[in-house]
Amino acid sequence: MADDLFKALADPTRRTILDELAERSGQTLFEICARLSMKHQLGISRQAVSQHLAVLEAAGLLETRREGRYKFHDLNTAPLRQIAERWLATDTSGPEENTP
Amino acid sequence: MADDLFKALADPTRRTILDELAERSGQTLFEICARLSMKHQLGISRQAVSQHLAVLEAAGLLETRREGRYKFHDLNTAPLRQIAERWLATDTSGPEENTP
DNA sequence: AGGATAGGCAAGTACTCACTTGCCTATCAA
DNA sequence: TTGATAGGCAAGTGAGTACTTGCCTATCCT
Repeated sequence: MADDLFKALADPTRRTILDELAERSGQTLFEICARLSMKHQLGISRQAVSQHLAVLEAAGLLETRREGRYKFHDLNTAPLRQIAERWLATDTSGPEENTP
Repeated sequence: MADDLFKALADPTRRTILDELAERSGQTLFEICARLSMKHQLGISRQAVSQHLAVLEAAGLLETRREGRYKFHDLNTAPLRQIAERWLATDTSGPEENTP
């Protein structure tokens, strides 16, 4: 669950893809490939990007919609909100306190 | 830079360590080992935990202070705040927009 | 001093994962 | 229908990494 989210964010290429989708949501695979190559000098194959997109979608950071032969990728930032909260306000429960 | 942070968070054991330190900051290596073994049934060696702590410290999520033969580990949640912000409010700068 | 406790260093192993290569399917334009 | 475009599936490779094992140093207690 959360494991997919953190592992998706662990790769720098995937974070760059999120950057691009944050700037312009709803891009196709080929558009993303072009941007990674142009703006970020990432010499990466189309298949690699496709696999990254699959990981991001499995993490819930991405939603896709198909139209004809195009598949558009939309950013979903909802899963990101719970990340920091996990350790920031952690006075949720006070279990045993054993002083050694 | 941010790479260390995300890679540190990618491992479930390290996230559990952060959970334990959020609940009780300033634990020693052996205390953390005991907690992982007791509360989380993690059959993990002391060296493995030590290496995890080194990764967390390199990511800035941990600060350590030595007192005699004890080394205490304190949680630092500061690096976590910038994570979500990267993609949530990303109207920071509007670069070129090329419609394909 | 001697033993016990707390931690560190370094090499080896096994497994994950990012990426490539090759081929296949589906939609659209001529 | 033919060719071009957009995307998918699957196996193979190489590098990174989580974990172990073995040994070593430093501090405390009696």
